[in-house]
Amino acid sequence: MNIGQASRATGVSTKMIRYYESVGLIRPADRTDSNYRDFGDRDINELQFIRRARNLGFSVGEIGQLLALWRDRGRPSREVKAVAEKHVADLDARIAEMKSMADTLRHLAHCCAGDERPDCPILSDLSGTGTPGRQGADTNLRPRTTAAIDR
Amino acid sequence: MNIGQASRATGVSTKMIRYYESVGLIRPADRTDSNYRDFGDRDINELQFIRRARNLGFSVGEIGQLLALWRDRGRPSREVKAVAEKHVADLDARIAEMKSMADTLRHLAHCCAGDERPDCPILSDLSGTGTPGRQGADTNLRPRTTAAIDR
DNA sequence: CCTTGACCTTCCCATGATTGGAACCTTCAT
DNA sequence: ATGAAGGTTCCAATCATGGGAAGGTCAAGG
Repeated sequence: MNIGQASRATGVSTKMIRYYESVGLIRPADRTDSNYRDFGDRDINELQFIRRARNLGFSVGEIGQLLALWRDRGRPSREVKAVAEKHVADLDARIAEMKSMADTLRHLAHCCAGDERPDCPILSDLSGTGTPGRQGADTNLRPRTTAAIDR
Repeated sequence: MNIGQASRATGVSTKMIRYYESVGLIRPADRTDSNYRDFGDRDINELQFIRRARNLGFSVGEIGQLLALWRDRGRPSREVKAVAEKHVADLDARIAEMKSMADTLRHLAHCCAGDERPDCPILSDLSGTGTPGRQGADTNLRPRTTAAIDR
């Protein structure tokens, strides 16, 4: 199986397959005489594993840990669970941050007439001149870097 | 006010102030004879505006739009509201993606004994061998790039 | 046999927001 | 005058991903 076939079989782009190899997430694929990468069933399984883990938002580093545990037939499930729970906590924290931002903004937008007049509580809030009793945008919440979405 | 004072006054790092200038978000600051940047009240206000907008998760591009509207005393609040509502929709979409990931993973972790035994529904799911009736990790959801949190 | 098109290879570049550091200059207080 | 603190520019790295160039390989068909 060359890289294009492996890509189609796993839903991982050829670019990313090469990248995962370059960062050591998967071991270097075999090569044909003409220097084409040659993937076996085992590689395909690992790429599918990677894709599923990415779909759950795991970083490449975390996937490295998960792959190592997967390959280790004697791993304690405790370790896998720890990785998963830490990631869940990360996700929950980011969700909470973004929810707080969305709620604040929803409130401001709700208070904004949204017509031809220039008065705007959203801009007032951002400029610090708006109704100071409100929650305002002056929290130190910001979203956090994560990954990208499937095409 | 030099850049360090401006940074302390606004909570925007000196690095980011220079960056915002370089990308045209703020206009180039005045310079002293010794080539130090010199910020006035107006610059300070804009930097605070930017920080608040970042805290609400707006991208630099969106902040550019918001700043332009802010400077335009005759803008229709409709336009501001549109920018805000689009951003809320973006946030909500990302929240939904991440919530789906977290819920899936929470379920898997809940089903995982988390002890010394190697059997693990999390790895089973990732490897595609797990109880196929389940929601599984085979959705095409992934988080999306956003910004970072305040220091 | 040779061409064509589809595929592979490596290498470099760009993204977005942010931080870190090097090399060098300025200001201020001792 | 000397040193610390802080300014300046420029370059690099992060993370996961895609785009593209330049060149090698392969299979089908004329």
